[in-house]
Amino acid sequence: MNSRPRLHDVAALAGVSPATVSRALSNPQLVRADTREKIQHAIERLGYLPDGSARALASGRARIIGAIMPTLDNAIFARAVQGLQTTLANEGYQLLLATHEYNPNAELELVRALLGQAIDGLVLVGADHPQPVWEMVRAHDVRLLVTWASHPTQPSLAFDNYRIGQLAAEHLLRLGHRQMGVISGFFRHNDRARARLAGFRETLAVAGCTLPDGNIVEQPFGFEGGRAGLNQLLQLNQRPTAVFCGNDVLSVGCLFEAQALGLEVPADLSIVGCDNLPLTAQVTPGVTTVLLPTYELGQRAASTLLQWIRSGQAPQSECLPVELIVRGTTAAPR
Amino acid sequence: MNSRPRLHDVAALAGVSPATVSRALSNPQLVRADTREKIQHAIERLGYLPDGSARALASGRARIIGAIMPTLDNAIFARAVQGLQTTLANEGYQLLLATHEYNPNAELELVRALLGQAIDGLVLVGADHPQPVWEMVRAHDVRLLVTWASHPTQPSLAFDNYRIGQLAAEHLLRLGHRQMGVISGFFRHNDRARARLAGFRETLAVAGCTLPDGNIVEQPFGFEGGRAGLNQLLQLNQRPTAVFCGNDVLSVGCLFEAQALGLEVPADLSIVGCDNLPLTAQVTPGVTTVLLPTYELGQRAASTLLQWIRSGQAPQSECLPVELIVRGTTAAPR
DNA sequence: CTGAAAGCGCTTACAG
DNA sequence: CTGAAAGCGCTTACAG
Repeated sequence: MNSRPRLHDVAALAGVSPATVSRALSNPQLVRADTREKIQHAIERLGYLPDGSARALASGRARIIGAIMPTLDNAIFARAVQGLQTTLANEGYQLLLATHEYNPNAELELVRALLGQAIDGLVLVGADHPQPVWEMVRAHDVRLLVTWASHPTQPSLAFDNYRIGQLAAEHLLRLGHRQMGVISGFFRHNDRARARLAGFRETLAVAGCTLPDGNIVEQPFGFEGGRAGLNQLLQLNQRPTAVFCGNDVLSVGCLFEAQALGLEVPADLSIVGCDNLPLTAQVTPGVTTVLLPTYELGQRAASTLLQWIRSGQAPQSECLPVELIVRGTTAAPR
Repeated sequence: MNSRPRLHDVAALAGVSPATVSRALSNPQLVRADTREKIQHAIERLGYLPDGSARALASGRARIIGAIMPTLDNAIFARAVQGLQTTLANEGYQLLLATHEYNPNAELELVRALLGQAIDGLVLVGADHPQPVWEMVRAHDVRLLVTWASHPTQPSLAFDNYRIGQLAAEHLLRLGHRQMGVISGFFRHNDRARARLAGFRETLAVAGCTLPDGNIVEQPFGFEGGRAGLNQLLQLNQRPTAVFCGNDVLSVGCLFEAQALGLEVPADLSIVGCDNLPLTAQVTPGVTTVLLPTYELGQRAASTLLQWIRSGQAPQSECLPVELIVRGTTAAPR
């Protein structure tokens, strides 16, 4: 009905040209203070808000960043999204968000869809993506920031996933464990999970402790996955005395199942998780885990992309520090 | 560097006019099949993807829906976002997402920011928003869908929050409880929390059971809030035998604290929550709660908005059913 | 410091 | 069924 006011309405009311209003909005220092004031008045008077698509089309900047996450069901990604969005909003940018639930085809479709929308940058999780993703990104010359894992050539903001496995292994070796198991999400299409396992396994190997394939179980992320994973490990001839879980939803599920089975934690079983979910500090006993600063990763991703956009210079890749948080499961094996 | 191909490049390669390519993309049935095929070829050959902002500007449709949620820290909102985004993506729409962490000024700024981006519709949680929000929405003639709570005039997709409190009260009364407490998030700027309390309190009143103001405590959402809330309630002269928590993060926190204090649940204390977080089924004993179909709400919100956009007809408001899930805390008071 | 004008890349009546 | 042309609402060299 009442169509919203346009730039030229503001210009008319302020008695200046549209060009000047436009400058007052995007490059205020180019406009005399008193002119700016008249314009500001008119803008408030009319409740003017610039049209995003016109702006984007004319300037080549949409002021939108796209992000494709695996899921929001894990609080860890939700936190990263919040860090990303909050930082972007502070700089006048908005976040176009989608999730693919660990389905690479869905991810590919989403990349295509987001590139169809005008975005100034794209955040992806992991370095493990279908080939067409890389091709489209190159062809459309979009600024792509890989997060969570590092990438040899693409700018990335990573956690050292190998180190995560290493920290878990070192901790459990230090406690005297020699029989261990791993419960992980699916390795396929998940470079983070693979790197964590490698770090865990190779650190054990260096200590002369081998981790047989049978001691590694894959489960869907979720409490039930942790529960089912533990039950699988308990079938082994040599029951593990310690379990490393690929994330904290699995580790807490594993803990719940251990308790349901009447196992004493940590006396019968030590559990190490990853992510430092708030829940790991609430359960009894607490779960030892590796803290990933995901909110910070989101913030850094935002500022890195914004600087890339502004400077035109591709940023350096970085790796954020992770930290072992010891809680509860600190006993030696019986 | 290599600027992406444009509509006219496709047209040239296919040997047709830009107008025809445009039609083949947005209104295929207006274009002859063989022409369409030539165009399709050219599109794939060039890897053409329409420019979102140009499309939006020319057509008046951005194919973007904005959503402003309180937070993603609560899985309940994360679920709703996923339902929303997935359904939108299936229809070629994308989601512009922001969160305000229960800060009404932040929310207002975000509404302004999203209206500045071209969006075809806006999803808000609750009916309780700063006045300028309503004014801007009206002035910019944007399709606003209120969710989670109902609104007298604006199209809304609600849960019956009053009924949630009522279900909790009926359940606890049925078990024989007469001394009850409430742990809620802050009531200010949260119509859902107020309605749940009202439903709880008034249902008790009808049964001749009054809930003194002192038995109602406000806490920040989070496990710690649930813990602190229980400790507050335990200070009362008349200790409550049952607690209704405004959501499941509070209810699980309350359960953890009760157990840490050596209270037997449910013998010493019954707990009813709200949301049906997966965690409530994992803890021992399980937490009785009220299931809100939030993923479904997200899906419905998406399809409702899309239909509104397509038909031009404002949709009917609706209320999604909620359901009591009884778990664990089913004992009568000692 | 400000304005007139061209242009961003599409869509969509209007003709034919 | 297809094309030529105008227009969506901004931004930004280019003049002055």
